[in-house]
Amino acid sequence: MQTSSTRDRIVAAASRLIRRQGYTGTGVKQIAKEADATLGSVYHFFPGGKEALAVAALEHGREQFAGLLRAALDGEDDPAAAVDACACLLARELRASDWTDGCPVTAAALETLGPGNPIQRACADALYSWRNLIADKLLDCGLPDAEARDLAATVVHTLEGAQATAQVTRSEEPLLLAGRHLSRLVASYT
Amino acid sequence: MQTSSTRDRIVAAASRLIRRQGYTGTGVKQIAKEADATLGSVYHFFPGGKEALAVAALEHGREQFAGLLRAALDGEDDPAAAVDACACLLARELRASDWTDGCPVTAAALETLGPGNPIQRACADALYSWRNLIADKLLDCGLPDAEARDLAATVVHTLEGAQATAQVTRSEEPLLLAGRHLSRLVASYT
DNA sequence: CGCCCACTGGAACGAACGCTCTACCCACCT
DNA sequence: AGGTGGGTAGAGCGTTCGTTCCAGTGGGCG
Repeated sequence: MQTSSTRDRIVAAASRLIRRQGYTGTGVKQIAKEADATLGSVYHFFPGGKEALAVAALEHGREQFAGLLRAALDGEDDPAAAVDACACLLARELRASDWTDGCPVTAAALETLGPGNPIQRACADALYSWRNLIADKLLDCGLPDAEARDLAATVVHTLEGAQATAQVTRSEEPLLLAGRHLSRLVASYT
Repeated sequence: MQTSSTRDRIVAAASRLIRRQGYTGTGVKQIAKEADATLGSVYHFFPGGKEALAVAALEHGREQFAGLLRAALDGEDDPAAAVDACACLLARELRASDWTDGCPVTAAALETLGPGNPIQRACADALYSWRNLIADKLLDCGLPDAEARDLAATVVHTLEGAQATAQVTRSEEPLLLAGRHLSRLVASYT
């Protein structure tokens, strides 16, 4: 039955649960059960305990989300259209998951604040890499260097916030609006 | 010593702690200690338990945050400047609290998803009331009705996302950028 | 005065938490 | 055949969780 390694299943399950319930809201035993693994396996692969597992799970989420963004960006040539495509894709995915699978790091980020926290650092890494993904696309489309990086940051922030609101209100509207407005904003710089 | 009622102190403490640590990350005993109250008092005022207390705390946070937005909006006549003022004020408050006091509902919202959840509903109420606050200001400034409401939604989402990123990266930059871009977006509709 | 009742204080409950520990299985070595 | 070690399995540690319960306490009213 199991096609992937135990370690991979544990990380994937942790990522899925943390995204939906946050860090403190997710128990190690629950992760083990969801991954069809046992507690012994979890602590064998992650001697660092829950925190180390969470960091690995957040890195997993970062790459998964980056893949989604890349897919949306690659389909468009115009920068404004590319940004809108991201919003539309996120809206579709969110609805498909019954509004449960939002940003894989936000929930964990806000409840583990504090300087030097490894979990917070993993979340910051993820946000930074997504911003670079958008920035590279804008640069490829010919936007000025200085503005592309700033714009990319705001694009990520807006998608983040709109996605959270979409989850809470169980509606695609926030993300679709964000796409429209962001694409207008980007177009105003071309 | 105590200048306010026990109930008020409990709600304020709950709001403060939930904002920083999320819902599951905050214990009832911790709330009682922070409020200089006892467990008996907490369950006396909130027979509904932790969940009912959280709903009251989120409503408290909603009003507090609304006051902040009103203060920023009232100081400006131009809609674009008003939106930027919100971002700047949030950045200042966030830095003053050492990046701990962000949005009072986001952290709780994302870890309590699920249809019919009272906590999620309280969060949705808060987002909706903030959106209306912004929308009223934009309408007062003469923006067309249809666009004002949509714009207000995106303003709230972007501030929300930028604030979260600012907390995680411990930097004002995300909020200041958001202010600049939002104000440009609003100006493009006048 | 005696009664009442909103409120306080904290002990105690079962459940769940993160984590440790030992026993065990089995594919692979010499 | 006998050993080796990565991986599995789960009982159980001490702690904390949300909640319940009850014995006070003190100001207002008859």
